[in-house]
Amino acid sequence: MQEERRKFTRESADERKRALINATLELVADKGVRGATVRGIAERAQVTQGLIRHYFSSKEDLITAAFEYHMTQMTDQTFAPAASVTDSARARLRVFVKSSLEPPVVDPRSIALWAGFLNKVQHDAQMKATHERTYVYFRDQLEALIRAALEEAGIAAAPERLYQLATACNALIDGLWMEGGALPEAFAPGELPQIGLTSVGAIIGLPLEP
Amino acid sequence: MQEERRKFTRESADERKRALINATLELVADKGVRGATVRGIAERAQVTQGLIRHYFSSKEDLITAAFEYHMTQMTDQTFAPAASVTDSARARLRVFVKSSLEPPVVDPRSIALWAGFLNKVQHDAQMKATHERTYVYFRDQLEALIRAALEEAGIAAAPERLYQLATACNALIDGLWMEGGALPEAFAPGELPQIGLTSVGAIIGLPLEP
DNA sequence: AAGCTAATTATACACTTGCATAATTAAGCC
DNA sequence: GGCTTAATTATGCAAGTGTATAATTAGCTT
Repeated sequence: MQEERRKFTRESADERKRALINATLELVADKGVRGATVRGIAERAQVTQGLIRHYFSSKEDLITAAFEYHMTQMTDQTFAPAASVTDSARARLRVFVKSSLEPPVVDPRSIALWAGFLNKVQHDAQMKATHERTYVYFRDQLEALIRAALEEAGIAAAPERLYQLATACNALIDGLWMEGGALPEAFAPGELPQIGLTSVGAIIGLPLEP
Repeated sequence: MQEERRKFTRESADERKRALINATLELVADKGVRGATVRGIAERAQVTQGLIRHYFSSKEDLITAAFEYHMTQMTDQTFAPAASVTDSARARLRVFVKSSLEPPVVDPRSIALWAGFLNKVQHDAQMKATHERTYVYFRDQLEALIRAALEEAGIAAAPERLYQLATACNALIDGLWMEGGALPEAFAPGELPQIGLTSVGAIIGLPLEP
């Protein structure tokens, strides 16, 4: 009987918040925001529900924090691969398109999270702002990459045309991302990046394929 | 006191079902499937909640019916405009792309519904089947239009290439649809169809703009 | 006009939800 | 080693959830 088990162990605030946020994201992906109950989240994070209120002032607060975390993570995953490429502007654009259309960016969970959060995004001002900021950032990065690649190839493009090219390529990538995530079995591995590279190349008038 | 008001009026089964389904779609778009409660739906349809059980065996059943109805309606809205065009294959493709990127297809409500239903689609086999069928149908129609337009222009394309072109154009349209619905104020009226036509033309190598 | 039947409402129930508040207890400090 | 305090659990509550069942009643038939 000297086996006196601790009833719980204390963790740092960051550790606990991270665990709660991860549990929240899993549940939002699986059941949506309303299906992610405080009891369910607590269970997945291996704590009791009362603890959530200790770290977050409300469920709303936790959801918002989880959303911000997720968006940051998505952005990082998308931009990290291209940032390390220094060969040429064309190569950088190539890597950017490719990594946007591969796991872990393309993933059923990502789509589920996007869909799960959309309601809140449309109603909550702060989340709406975060969402728009992320979209604009992505689009602008893509525009910069396209501009550099075209300049490098000696192709001139007016700002308005550049804007349209970036919007179109952004939509193409988003569409492939969505379809790859929503219908995973419909595409062979490597198919999405290949179609993406060919099509972005066609849109901007500069072949990207190796 | 001779003003004896009826406490309720009887309606045909079809009328009531339609009202309940419309109320369901409104609520799903606004709050998601879990936010669309039977009480909320009944209120919007101007009936008491018990009536839902009289026409649908469960909430699940009502949700499924609403989803089927919505998908059919979306498909009809998308394909009706192009069906009446007989000028040329190119004109038909042009109208198809254009009408896919205008209201009422492009609409915040459409996106909200798509997002609201996605969870169920990923978990419910029947809804998953409906979703995939709609996607494949859309893609195949687009592929047929592209093939006809290319043939008409005397451009040969292997089946595999045709498949890739259709997948890419489909993704582009879906991406623009998504962005137009999720960020309505980010695009001027007519901007999405214009970008769509230019880009589809670039992808398939056959200009579509008037 | 009376009766019948299905459409509709009314009521109830067990369960879940987010949140608040009180009761424990782990772990650093002297 | 005892004290202290914040982290954590335990308990409770009012409101909302889907569903089942009983009670009404509109509108048709004769």
